[in-house]
Amino acid sequence: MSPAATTSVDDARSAVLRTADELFYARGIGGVAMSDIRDASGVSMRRLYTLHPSKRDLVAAWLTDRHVRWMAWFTNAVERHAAGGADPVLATFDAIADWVTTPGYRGCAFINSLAETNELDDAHRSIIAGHKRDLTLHLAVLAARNHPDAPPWLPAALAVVIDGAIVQCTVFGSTVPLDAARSAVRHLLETTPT
Amino acid sequence: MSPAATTSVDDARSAVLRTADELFYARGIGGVAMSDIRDASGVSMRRLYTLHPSKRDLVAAWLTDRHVRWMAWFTNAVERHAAGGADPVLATFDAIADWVTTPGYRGCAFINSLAETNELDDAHRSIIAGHKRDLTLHLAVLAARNHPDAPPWLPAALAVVIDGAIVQCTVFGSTVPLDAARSAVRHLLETTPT
DNA sequence: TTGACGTGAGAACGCTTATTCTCATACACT
DNA sequence: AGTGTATGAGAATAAGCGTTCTCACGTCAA
Repeated sequence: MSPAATTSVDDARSAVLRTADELFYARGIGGVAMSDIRDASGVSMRRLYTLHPSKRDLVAAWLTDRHVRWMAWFTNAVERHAAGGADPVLATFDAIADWVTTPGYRGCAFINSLAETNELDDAHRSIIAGHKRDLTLHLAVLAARNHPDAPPWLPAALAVVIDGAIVQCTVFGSTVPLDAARSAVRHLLETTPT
Repeated sequence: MSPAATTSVDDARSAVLRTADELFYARGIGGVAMSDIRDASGVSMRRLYTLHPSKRDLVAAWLTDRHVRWMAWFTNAVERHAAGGADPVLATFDAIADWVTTPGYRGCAFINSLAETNELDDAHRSIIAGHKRDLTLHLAVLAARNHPDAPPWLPAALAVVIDGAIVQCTVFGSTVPLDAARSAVRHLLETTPT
């Protein structure tokens, strides 16, 4: 019953997603052709379209996959930076610092994709909003756990500051905006009810 | 010596820039064809390419033009909101609030364009960085004038917060992030040396 | 072995687009 | 009026791309 495939469906699926992540992130959605994904992943056109019936579907699958992987990486990196007893809320900036200094860093894939998404791509738009919603939720958990008496606007403000730092570090190719953001948040936490 | 033109060169130039602004902002660079600009501006293909020898040139001209117009609008809006005696630094958030609630708001054209710009478009990249640099500079002037003893990281932090709010208001289609950002900055200004 | 079928490789199709080219026309100057 | 030149309108060109199709091949069941 199982089809005779030179590579298994799961292998092909993960190869496509891995390639999509590399190419879409590095060049943007519009800068990558389906044939590029075929060439870089080794998955044939036929199977590519069997797995993802359109480029739009592939992009949606990529965004969904990247969301879970990025959130896993982020929560893990924050925990690691907070392991020595540092404030986990401030540790988020250390995690982001690791990211923006990575070679090939090109900003937030979700923000970038939103810029390429026109009003018709509701599926993409909701995945992107879901990513930012989940990030804000995670920040709210960190804040509630470590600064239970902080003002109610703190999580949303943290999300704003983090996104702004991600964007500005991309624009300027520098960590100066991130350092300023961290200083501001440290000041915020120090002058706020704990 | 002057050529026989049905419309003057200046009229054509400004019609092209106005149309480019409408279309590029609404649909993104990749979503607009040169023929779309011809159709919407009424400027012929020949003249379009005489004014701007390539789409890349047109995009650069658009970004440059939008930069001066946006900065003029922003400084003016901040002054207007600060006219009643409000803190000009906080008034920047009122100006941004006016903007993000405008129908057709689609985020920051420069951030969006950067997402569509690959590593080869150095001209675009430097215009975009120049825009953010000038914005940060203006914020630094506002801060120095009204909060001379504020910490040195304040202008960069303000720029981060403003960009983050612009992005998040785009993602969520809501002003909640902007309100949280304003609250955070108000708190910052109140707990910082003036 | 045979036949049915799923697959890979990549060509083909149809469409979009950046850019250039053609040609008829209208104005400037004599 | 006549001529040259710049222009507008839009067709032509050439390339890229999303998607589908062809065809030869290898695999599995009988």
